[in-house]
Amino acid sequence: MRQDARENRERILAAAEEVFGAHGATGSTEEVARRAGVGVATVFRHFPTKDELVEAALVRHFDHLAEQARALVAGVDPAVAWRTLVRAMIDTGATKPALASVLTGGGELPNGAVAASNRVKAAVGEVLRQAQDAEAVRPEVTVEEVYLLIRGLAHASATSMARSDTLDRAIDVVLAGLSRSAG
Amino acid sequence: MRQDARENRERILAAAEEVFGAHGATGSTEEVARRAGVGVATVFRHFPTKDELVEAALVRHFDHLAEQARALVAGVDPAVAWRTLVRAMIDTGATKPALASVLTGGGELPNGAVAASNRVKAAVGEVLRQAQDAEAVRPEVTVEEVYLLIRGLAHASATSMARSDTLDRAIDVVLAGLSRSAG
Amino acid sequence: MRQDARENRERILAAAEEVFGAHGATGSTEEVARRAGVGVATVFRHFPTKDELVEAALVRHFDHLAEQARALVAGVDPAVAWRTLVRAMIDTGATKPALASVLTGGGELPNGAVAASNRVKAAVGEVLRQAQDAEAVRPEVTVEEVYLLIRGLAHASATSMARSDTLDRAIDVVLAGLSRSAG
Amino acid sequence: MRQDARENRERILAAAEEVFGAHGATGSTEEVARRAGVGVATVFRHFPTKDELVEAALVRHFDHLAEQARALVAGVDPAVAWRTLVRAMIDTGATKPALASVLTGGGELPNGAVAASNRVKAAVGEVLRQAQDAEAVRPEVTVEEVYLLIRGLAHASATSMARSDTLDRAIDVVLAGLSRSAG
DNA sequence: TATGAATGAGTGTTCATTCAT
DNA sequence: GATGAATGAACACTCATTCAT
Repeated sequence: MRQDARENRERILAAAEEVFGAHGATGSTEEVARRAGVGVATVFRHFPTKDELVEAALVRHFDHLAEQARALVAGVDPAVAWRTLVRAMIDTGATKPALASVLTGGGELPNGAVAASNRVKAAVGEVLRQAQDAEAVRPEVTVEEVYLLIRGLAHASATSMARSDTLDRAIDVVLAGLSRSAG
Repeated sequence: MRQDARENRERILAAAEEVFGAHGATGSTEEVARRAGVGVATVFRHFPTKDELVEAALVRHFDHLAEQARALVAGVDPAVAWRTLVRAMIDTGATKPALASVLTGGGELPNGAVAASNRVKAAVGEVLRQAQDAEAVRPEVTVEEVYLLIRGLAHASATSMARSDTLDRAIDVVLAGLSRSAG
Repeated sequence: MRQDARENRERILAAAEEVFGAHGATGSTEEVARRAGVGVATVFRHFPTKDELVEAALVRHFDHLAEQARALVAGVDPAVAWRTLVRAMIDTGATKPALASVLTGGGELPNGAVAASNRVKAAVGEVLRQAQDAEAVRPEVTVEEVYLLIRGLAHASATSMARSDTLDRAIDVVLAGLSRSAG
Repeated sequence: MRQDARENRERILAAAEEVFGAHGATGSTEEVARRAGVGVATVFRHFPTKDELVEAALVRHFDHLAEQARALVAGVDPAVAWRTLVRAMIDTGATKPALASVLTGGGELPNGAVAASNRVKAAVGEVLRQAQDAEAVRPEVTVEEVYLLIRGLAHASATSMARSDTLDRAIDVVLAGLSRSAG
């Protein structure tokens, strides 16, 4: 039975990521339940509150991102890894337009999500440091602003109907701004 | 009573900008009414649909931005004007986290808001062109990507609790990426 | 100014007959005002309550019917007059599907309308008596049941999508049932 | 809980028949809920739309009528069955003045109700045919006009405060008009 | 006096959350 | 432990009626 529960939990989270990613906090719990193939009450057994459900979906989302980043660290040439990561995060974020801003009515991310977000930030920091060591990114740049820029572009590209080459150029601007030869 | 009606319309729009700015489209019409000090029905007399109300609030918001931009065009040194505008737009947008993305979930802006948005884009384009003429911004940059970057940073800075110097540095990165000496 | 007021009253009543005739009590006072080319408040000045407005529209409707009946009395051959009247009332009523049942939620007609309705009944009685004198209708028939039958058919024909020959045959049944040779 | 739900559905339908029968489509869903002893949302769970609720109530009403008619077919002497049916339908209809015409304002019955209405018509047709075979009703009479007459009288008797003997006489007129010996 | 504007109570409908099975 | 049903508190929107001009 523990097995079933865990499977359910996963299915619910996946459904939540889809639903909240697509419709924002407007997405209904019932829709999540339907898409997960369980009853509403089951969702509430796992996540006693809608907010907690959203938070968990956020955490999951962030954890995926962090994993991506860590994979890149180990793999390729630092400069390439850097560009790849930035692109990937923006594109990934763009698929879940509303996920990132879903609970921001009150201001901050929910507690659990902050931690996960920090884990992403840390992983991004890894890639960034490698790129800086390879002199592909200016040394005084910190993860903080990079993270801000990425989140911004992800959101903007998700919520605007901008043509993809506009997004490309915007990303280039940011990469140029970060790169060694700038400023 | 034409007078009163006009005053009410203004009060309602201001309230709407606050409410939708803070809570996004989730904000309730009733909340708008309450904050404007009128009954709900009055809001609906002025804006027969919630969507129309949000659209009007967006237009108002955009018009304020356009005005700011136009004021800058006439005033100061192009390079300074440019930096000031970018900063101002991000800061202004940051106060109304959700306003700019409020209706873009399903796709595009409502018709009326598109026009207003274009007016902003045009005004920003003006400032941009001046800056390019003054060789403060690379000539191949277009308003499109600038716009995307600004929207992104405005949103990101609004939804994260980033310290203000992080935002400053992010803006510097973007400005550097746009500037003559970059890339 | 009395002139204007009277004209307005008439216009309002005509509009009310149209609106309530078409949509029943569901028709809004504002719609009546719009169709009459006056403001809502003017409607309420003339008829302080929606119910009073509907009542007045009913009275007007009934008065038209009574007039029709009286005209027939004076004009043609009693048997013909009789058939003509029955047909006319059903057809007229059919144009205003909902007028007759508009206020019957509580049961009876409003007071003022009862009087008007009785005036119709009286006029119909005239025609009926003539037809009975001409031996076209059985002598024991009273206005009461005739009136009931007419109202019923008018309503039924108005609210059903029955083909017109079905209505014709239904009327023939009633006329046959009322006629000398029956039963 | 399937049990409870079914019971609730029944209670809701019964309440709807009462409410819409008495006040027409004007009757509020909330009133139905109150009379059924459930919350509004429960009503909406069973009938996702007010129209669907009204339709279901209509169907139920029609099905009761059809059942009555079918019972008569099997039971008694055709001529008696015929008179009994006509009386019964008018009386039954009279209790729910507005039910039959509730959605016909704009045109036709909703799809589901049309089918049920046809079932009634068919059952009435059965009784009619028997009566015609027994030579108690003229052979050229069709269900269509009978139906129209019945609906008309039911409505008229419901919305007027006619004394019951007036209704009796009106019914006699109709029966006479339909009978063999007539005109 | 006639008007357009304002309003509060109500309508249909949805949704996060809780219960009975 | 999981479910479908139930619910109350919202929400968008309407309308009869009143008020300020």
